[in-house]
Amino acid sequence: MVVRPFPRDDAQPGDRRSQRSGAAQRSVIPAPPPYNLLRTLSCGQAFGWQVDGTGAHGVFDGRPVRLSQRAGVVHVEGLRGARALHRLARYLAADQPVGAIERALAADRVLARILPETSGIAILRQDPWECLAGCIVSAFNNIPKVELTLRRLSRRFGPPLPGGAYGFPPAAAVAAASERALRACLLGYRAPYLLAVARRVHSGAFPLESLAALPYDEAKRVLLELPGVGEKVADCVLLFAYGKGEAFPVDVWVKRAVERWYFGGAARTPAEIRTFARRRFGELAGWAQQHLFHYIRTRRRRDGARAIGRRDSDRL
DNA sequence: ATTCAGGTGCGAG
DNA sequence: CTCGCACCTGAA
Repeated sequence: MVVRPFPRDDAQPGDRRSQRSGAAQRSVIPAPPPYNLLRTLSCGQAFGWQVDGTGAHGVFDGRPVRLSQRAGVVHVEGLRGARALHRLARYLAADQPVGAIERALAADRVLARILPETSGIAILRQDPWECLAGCIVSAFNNIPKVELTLRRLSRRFGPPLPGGAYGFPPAAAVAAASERALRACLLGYRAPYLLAVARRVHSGAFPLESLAALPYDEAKRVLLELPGVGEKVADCVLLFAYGKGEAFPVDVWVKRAVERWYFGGAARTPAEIRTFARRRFGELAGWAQQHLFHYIRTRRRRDGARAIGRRDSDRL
């Protein structure tokens, strides 16, 4: 599975050209409410989707695709074949019982307040290698630079695709690269990490596929053996690629959110927060994390100029 | 200029 | 085992 951004063409969504050219390849994926495509793609679990007002575009399965959501379905343009469409449907996780999950989460007072603003987030089913690589790059980094780095990696080591885009480089391609070439993609000190991980994955010494069958704790222990993979990255991969719902990735944002809204603003270590989340949310911890993360990162825009206030700890 | 950004690996107590 | 610290790099 390959998801990378591609240069936007000048056809606006809904104009005649895009409709004409896309008509033969247009298809739909069932997506019952409250599934929210754009929220799911832009809430931070996947890099490489460019979201605009009406949809999102990226690369999937080696093809530039455009996605948009209408009543109960996701429209897909640019994908050929039933199998490819099936893979995309699985990736987008529109079949996930999002409504039931959110009803369960709403038993939590904090989430009950947040959910009206964040409803519809599904946990994608990403390709393990691509997810792992992206998460390693994202460590102690900022989103724009992460995306720039992943774009450079694709351009330099990924397969060229029709339309001038590039697919995400397979582990083999990264494994064959030099650390110097990787650093040129702005990886910085993460370059040796990614290189070592790519080599272990490509050589078969680290069988990514086998993690799927392991329970959360065991799979995590295995992932933590990889260089550049700590608690947070491991949880991200377990959640976003393997669907392990117990995973609760604790980054600075989620740490702030939990401290503020569950501990009255008192400091807690990431380990304490993980323990708390797992006890409180169980197998739905991952979804809870996404709602907290998405809410604390976007509320500034929705609430206007005034940022997060002190009284939040009381009110939420 | 200084600080921050979706952490991790290290060495020291 | 917990704690403190350095770390590529670009943008504000």
